Amino acid sequence: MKLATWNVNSLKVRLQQLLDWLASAQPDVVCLQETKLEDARFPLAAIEAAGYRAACSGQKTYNGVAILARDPLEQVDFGFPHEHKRLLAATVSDTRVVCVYCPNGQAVGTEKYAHKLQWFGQLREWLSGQMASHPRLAVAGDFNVAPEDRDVHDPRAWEGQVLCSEPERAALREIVALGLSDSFRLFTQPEKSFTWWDYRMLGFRRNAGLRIDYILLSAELAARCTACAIDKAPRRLERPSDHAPVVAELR
DNA sequence: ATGGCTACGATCCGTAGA
Repeated sequence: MKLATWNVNSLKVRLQQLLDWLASAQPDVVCLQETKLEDARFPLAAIEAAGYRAACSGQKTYNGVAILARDPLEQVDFGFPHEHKRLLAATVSDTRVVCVYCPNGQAVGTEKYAHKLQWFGQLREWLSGQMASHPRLAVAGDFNVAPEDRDVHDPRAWEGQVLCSEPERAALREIVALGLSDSFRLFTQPEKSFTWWDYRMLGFRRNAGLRIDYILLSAELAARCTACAIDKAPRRLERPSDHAPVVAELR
């Protein structure tokens, strides 16, 4: 199974890029974030025409998540109650797939930052339940945390800043401590591997990025993971998302 | 120089993202 995650930053704007990418990358399951579409406006027909089924949980303007899969999506769950559409889970051919779009947190010390940390606590609690009932669990998405300094283009400049601060990293570690592995780090990777680059300041051209999108795997799935990579090709397109897809292969 | 894009829904600027 080829499992991917991609923050598309508006599915309306990026639909054609997504369809092109599905055709070229041939993933079996794709978790999408920042669809920014109400469910009634989700482009289901185009996605089905591409050979995928879908479950979605969206809202106007902000947030929004979806899971696409070639096989049927069963036991669809929307996670813990929250005003933002940030969580979606489904079982696809015996694998439990959780799609997450974690809060950004704006800046250290703000209300949104406090809410982000609280949200990670809720996510941990909810995921521990998922772990208990689904030994084959994958949590894929935009976590909005760079786990370590090697996931940051300029750790000095970002030290203590939102997305890199120690409380955020600790909250992420608590989730990983449930028994999950960062699939990207199961393999030797190029230095300065990132999944997000600022639209400003020629971020992508300078590779001034962060690795904030990843796929966490339970022990059973980690043992079956044969590869994980960032696909930078869509970030090179005209009018790209600011995030690149991450793809994990599971045997 | 703390900005510099982009998307969105509202107007021709504010909010949000990361």
